[in-house]
Parts: sequence; C-alpha cells; structure tokens
Amino acid sequence: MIQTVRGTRDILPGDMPLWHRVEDVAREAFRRYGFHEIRTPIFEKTELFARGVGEATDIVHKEMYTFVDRARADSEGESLTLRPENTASVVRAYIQHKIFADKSPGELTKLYYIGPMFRRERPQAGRYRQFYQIGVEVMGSSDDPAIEAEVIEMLDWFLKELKITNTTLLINSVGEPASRAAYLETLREAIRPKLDQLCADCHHRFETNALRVFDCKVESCQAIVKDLPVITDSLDEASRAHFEQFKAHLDARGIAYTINPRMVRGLDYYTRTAFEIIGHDGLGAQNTVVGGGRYDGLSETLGGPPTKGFGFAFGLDRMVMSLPDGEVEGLRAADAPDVFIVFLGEAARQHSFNLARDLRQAGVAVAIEFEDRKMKKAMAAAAKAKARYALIIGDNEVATGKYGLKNLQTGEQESLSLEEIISKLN
RNA sequence: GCGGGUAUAGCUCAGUUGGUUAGAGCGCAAGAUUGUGGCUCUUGAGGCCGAGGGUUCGAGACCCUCUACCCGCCCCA
Repeated sequence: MIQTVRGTRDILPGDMPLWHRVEDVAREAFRRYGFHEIRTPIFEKTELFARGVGEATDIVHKEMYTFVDRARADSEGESLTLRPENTASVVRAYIQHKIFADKSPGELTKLYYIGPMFRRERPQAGRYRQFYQIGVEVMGSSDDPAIEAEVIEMLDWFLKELKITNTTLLINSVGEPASRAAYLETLREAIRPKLDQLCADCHHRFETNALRVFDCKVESCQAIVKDLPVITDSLDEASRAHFEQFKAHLDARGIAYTINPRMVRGLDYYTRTAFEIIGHDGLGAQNTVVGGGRYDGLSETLGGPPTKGFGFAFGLDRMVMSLPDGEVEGLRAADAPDVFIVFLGEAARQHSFNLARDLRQAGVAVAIEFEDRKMKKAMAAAAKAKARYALIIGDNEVATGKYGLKNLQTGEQESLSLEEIISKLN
C-alpha cells in the first residue's frame, strides 16, 4: 500500500470544519485590522532562504527540502527549495513588485498569508514536515511599537474568539544586531569558565548559538544558566526604550504578558521585539502556537530598500489541536445537510431529483441518496448524516405536492408545499 | 542525526507459562418492524496477527533483521 510520506498527512473531511473555523476567524481578524492576503510560490530559489532566514540557522542548514531543477542546454539547473517559512518570500514579493513605491511616508503595507511550509525534521506530536502557517507582515518606514501591540491585540482577539484561553504571551527584546553581538560575546565569556560543567548539547550550543543554553532541560545546566547575564540587561539604549514603549502599549490594552529574557527565536532576521504564545492544552512537547517579532533590515539583506518589518506566524496544525473539546463537537456538526430526502418508489425518486434541484437553487443544503431503500434505512441514513430535517416523499406526496418535513431533533413532522419548505428553511 | 515505544477486523483494543476453528466494543450489513431515525434484541460479513528469516512437534506470542507509525531529544509553528 502506498502511504503518505513521513511527516505528511491527509486532513480528512471530518476534521475540515475545525481548520475552516480557524481560517475563518483569522480572515475575520485580518479584515478588521486591515490586512490583505498575498500568496507566494511554494518553492523559491534556495538563495532567498539562505540569505533571508540565515545560513547558520538549523532551518537552512539541515531542514530544507532542496532540489536542483532540470538543467537546460545552455545552463545548469538551479537550486530550488520548498519554503520552510514565508516571511522571506513575502519580503521578496514586496521588493520585486515595489509594493512600497506608491506608499506615502508612514503608510504601512499589511499583508497576511496562509499555506503549507516544509521542513525536514523528525515528526512528533504537533510537528509535521508539511505543516500549515497563517501569518502577517507589517512593512513600511515606521517601527513604532504601537504596531507590535496592535498586532498582538489582534491575536488576543483571535484566540478568545476561538475559545483558546489557556495561553501565555512571552515577550523579549533581542536588540539591534550590534548590541546582540556584543551581548553574545559577554554571554560566551560568562559561560566559558563553566563550560566543563555543561552537558554535551550545551557545548554544541556554546559553539553555534550560545543563547540556546538557556533552554537546556538538564538540571545541572539550569543551575549554572540561571546566574548568567540576560540580554535585556545589555540592550542598546534605543532598543531598551523601544521595549519599554512596547510593554506600555500592551499594558494600555490590558494584555497580559511574561517577559522571558531567555527566549530566542530560531531565525536570524529578528531584531528588537520577539514574542511567542505558548498553549497548554491539547499539545505535546511542541507547545509554541505563535512565534513572531521585528525584522528591520531584512529587506536590505534581500536587496530591497530600507524597511522596517514586524510579523508573526502561527501553526495552523497546532491551533486546531488547541481548540477546546467543547467547541470541536459543535464545529463538526455544522457540516451537516439542512435536508435529507427520503423517497419511496421510482416515481417519488424521479420527483425527488427535481425537488432537490429546486431546494438547492433556493440555497438549501440537500442530501439525497440514489438507491431506493427501505424507509427505515433511509431515515437512519438521514439521522447518521445529522441532517436537520428529513423530507419524506412517496406517491401521495407526489400527487398532492405536499411533502412531509420531519424535524430530526424534535421528531415533529408537518405537511408542506415546496414554497413553504423553502421559506421555513431560509 | 540520536533515544524510547508500538504494529492483531474499517476504528479503539484484549489475546494467560508457546497448544485445537484468533476475540470484544464501536462501526458496517440483514432481520424483529412492507411509509418514519436515535433505544433494544437476533443474525451476519469483515483478519497472509506489519514484512522476511529463525527456534519448535506446534508461533499472534519467543529470537534476529527490516519497514512503518507514535512519543521524546535537537530545533521550531
């Protein structure tokens, strides 16, 4: 049997209402907050991610699906990559189409996207090789922290609307590239004397990304790590002021947060504000549902004009997993037909086809089977489909033009004409 | 890339120290009930017990190899 490849999965019709719910609420949030959709290709030139996301990141150096395109007679095949994230692509599109060109100073470009991303990691709960993200990017000349607070306010509304309540907002500032580099040096100097007391993983982290030692789960490492200097104590003055304003904007909106000076994002392009929302219900060890931050300078890195940027992405898969059980049940039921037609005999069958068409043209969701079954079986099928009504049609009904409309919840049944049925259901 | 676990019906799972025709619940089908669902009862269909090899008189079970999936580490959404 041919199966889905490792880390990919079919999202079956039974779960689709949950995905639609998350997408619908997200689109509604974006409409209210003035975001517009953009769709970029699922694969791009490898160089885009190498430069945009960062050559040294795990994503680029060990998780990308990269392949060489077919060569032409006059050139070698070029290296292409399935997108591991979407920010680099959106910024590329922003530059390529000069989306900034008709904007006045201070005017923002606010975009959102939704679609699959690809990373070649070992799958586990809440982690897939093809996964889905919904994200936004705010680009322009302004880096006002009020922008950041507003985006988080939108997320706050979004989560509440989905009844996902047990979450924590973590915020941090990773500073300007220069101050971050200086801090990293300070940190490494602080770690170096204690290096022999740290675990093997931490030795590796020390070499590649020293900030990561803060995340180590080994107890003996944590004991050392808790006394190390944190980035928020060595921010440049501008970043510190920016962070203070950001927090004030959140306070003014009544949005609760936890400062986590040890939170690091895995992509190179982040500057200053970084944030994360972690969920606590329905998730495995991978409990980050939203990750985002500021990426001033990414445009320049990709050959575009000086641009400030702020955005986030959330994992659709993880968001769906976070939906409370109580919500899930109702969402699944919403997919059911309004009316299930139960017919008896060939004449009624033929009549039912036209009736189904008329109802559908009037906007009613109609289910009909094509096999003439015993009424008891047909009624059971209607109940199984969770139809709101059964429409019963036999020879009598065809003759009189009055059909039996039975409410399957209450069991009440009345005899109605087509017009009466339509007006009742609309 | 590394570690742990699991693999038996469509689904969720039992299956004793190795012993006859491999079971349950749910689901599916038929009937009790010839024009009225959910509840109940009866009956039925549905299995190369993940693959290959080995031990044995005998393997779903024990051993080896492989594969797949799940969970975790790294890292991230």
